[in-house]
Amino acid sequence: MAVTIYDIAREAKVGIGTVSRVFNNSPKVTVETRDKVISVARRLNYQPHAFAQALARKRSNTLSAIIPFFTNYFFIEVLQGVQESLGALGYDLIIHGANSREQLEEYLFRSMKKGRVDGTLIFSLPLPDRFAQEFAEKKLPLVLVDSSHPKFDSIRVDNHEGTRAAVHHLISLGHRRIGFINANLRSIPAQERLRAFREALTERGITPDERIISSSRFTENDGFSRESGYKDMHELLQKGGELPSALFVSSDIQAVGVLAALRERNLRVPEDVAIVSFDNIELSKYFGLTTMSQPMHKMGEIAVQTMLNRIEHPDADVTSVNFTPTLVVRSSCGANREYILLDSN
Amino acid sequence: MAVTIYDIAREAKVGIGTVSRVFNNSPKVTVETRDKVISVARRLNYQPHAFAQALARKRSNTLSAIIPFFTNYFFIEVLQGVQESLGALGYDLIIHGANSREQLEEYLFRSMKKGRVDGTLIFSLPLPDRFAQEFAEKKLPLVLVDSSHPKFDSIRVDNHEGTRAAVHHLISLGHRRIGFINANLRSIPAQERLRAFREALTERGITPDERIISSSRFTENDGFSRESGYKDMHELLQKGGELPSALFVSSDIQAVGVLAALRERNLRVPEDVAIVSFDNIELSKYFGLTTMSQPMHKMGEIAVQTMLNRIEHPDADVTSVNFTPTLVVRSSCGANREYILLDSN
DNA sequence: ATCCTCTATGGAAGGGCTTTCAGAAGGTAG
DNA sequence: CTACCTTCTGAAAGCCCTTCCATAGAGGAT
Repeated sequence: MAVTIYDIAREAKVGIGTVSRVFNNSPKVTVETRDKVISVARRLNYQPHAFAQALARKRSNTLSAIIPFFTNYFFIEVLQGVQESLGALGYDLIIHGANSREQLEEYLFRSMKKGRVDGTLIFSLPLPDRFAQEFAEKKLPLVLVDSSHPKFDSIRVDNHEGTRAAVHHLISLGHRRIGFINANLRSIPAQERLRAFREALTERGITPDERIISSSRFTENDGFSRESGYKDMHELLQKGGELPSALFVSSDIQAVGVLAALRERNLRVPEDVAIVSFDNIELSKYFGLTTMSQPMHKMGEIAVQTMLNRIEHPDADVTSVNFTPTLVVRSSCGANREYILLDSN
Repeated sequence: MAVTIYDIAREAKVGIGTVSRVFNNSPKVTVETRDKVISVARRLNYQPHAFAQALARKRSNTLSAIIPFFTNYFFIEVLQGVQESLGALGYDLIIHGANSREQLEEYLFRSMKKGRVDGTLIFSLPLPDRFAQEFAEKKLPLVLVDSSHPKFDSIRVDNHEGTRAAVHHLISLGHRRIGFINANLRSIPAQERLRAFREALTERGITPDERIISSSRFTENDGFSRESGYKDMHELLQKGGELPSALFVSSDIQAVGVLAALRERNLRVPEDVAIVSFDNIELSKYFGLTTMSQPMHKMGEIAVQTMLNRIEHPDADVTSVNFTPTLVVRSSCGANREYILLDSN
């Protein structure tokens, strides 16, 4: 039914090996033979069978990506970078949204299925030990994005430096009483940002006030959500006590919720409370958020590059690329009058 | 190197056929044999080779989805529905972001590669004729989401009814002078919404005023972007003339831009201008947008179901599922005081 | 005891490709 | 004219699985 290299070989009166060589651009085929094969192939409307190729080549030209939350803008933007680079190279990308630890394991397991994918990208998720061991043993290419493990390549964001820059920016604007609306501490970035936050204050001679430091109880999206920011801000306001004059918020999406909560209390941004957040997702522009920008698209590209290197050189040393977020000044911190402030309530 | 069914057969002293049957849950294997095989397989840490299975089964358990714009929230939410349903069924999803017609064709071409995927989902993109013909001829399963073609199954949104409901809602609130900020007319939904907009007014005895109807010149994302809404709103205001008292906007993301433009002109929403938009993406909640809700997640699930049916029954009649959007009343239309208005400038 | 039925099993064939290997054909040098 | 290369080519082997077919053996019926 389907047309195969055998059909072409017969029609073109050549061997199947020659047909295969033509399609693989082998140099050792004369121009005439090549032309003959190509013209027959075109006439018969031949399409190589991807799985047969993969089986014979022991290579699938497919990668999988496991992301924790499908609708998190950060992942979407990184993924876009990944897909664009990959698409151009003729690779395919399988996407797995893992909403729980079981799902993560299920998908990791599936990725290990021999031959299914040439490599796996894991986003922001801690790699369970048994899988770490298995992937390492079998030398299955694995690249971690926004996460890390000593045995595997990683693309990381320097949460420490990013947080410091944000906090120091606020300090440089004259703020001394700075609060922190953090995501859930079960997330590694949230842990790192909290530690860095305290240090950033301390090193400038400011004692962190635990009453205005809040780590989210929310578990959905590890607290990286608007609801989380909104509720946590309200709770912080509820407590009474002297308000912070500025806030560092661990993600833009939370900051959107924070803006809403502040507005409900008739507090103005940046006049009453200045805000700096983290990520620089597309959304943050709409709200005029000053934020620490992560080059998400770029991270995707680098992840692909790292992965391809790893596939080529399975025994190369483990690499780790670190991106230091850069400050994007908009209006929510009060330092940029030109930028229009969008505020949400 | 890798362990295959041959290894297992040898170790368990059975035939390869039996091993295969065990893994495919064939009933004609005695419990003892099955146990023996399973225990050996576990000991050797056996994993079936996906491509060999696909080759032998002539079935890959993989679908591809082609989406026009990776960062469009609408697609992301539908995709989430698709991936979740699929993941649970053991299917994999390959995602292709097509930013141009060439890319669309390239990806369609890739999806046709024999055996690569069991079916293809196309989102919001018109299917080029030559591909329509080829997919139909070869009976390659194809499902269109937010798009349609007489020869293929489709999951559609009733733009006509949705638009009518939106406009009639505004009319019921007393508005008579209603404008329209539309996306680029090269997009089918934009065309449908424009036609329905005019009809909805006419049927209530209102003559559409072309001066306050704007279809975007922007081509990026077919004009479904914040920038597009922002600029088009500004242009409309620039023109002078009597302002509309209400606006229908063809997507939430454009509405965000519209809000910003209005705020810059010190026009209040909903007092000076009421707004109803379309989509009900997550974002719209943050802005208090009254909008026509499309059940995106559900659409994804239905798309998967339709696809699986099509795979099972290649010759079944073409189906078309229609979703009628429902009105979600928040504050931007002025009808809901309880809902907090978030506004953007 | 004999024949038949039925079930569980082993193994070959087949799926479509890549790659290796041996050999044909053509060219060069002696 | 022979010997030896060099290139190009055809075909077999291999990738790992599913499935079909034939058969062995158990059990039932006579």
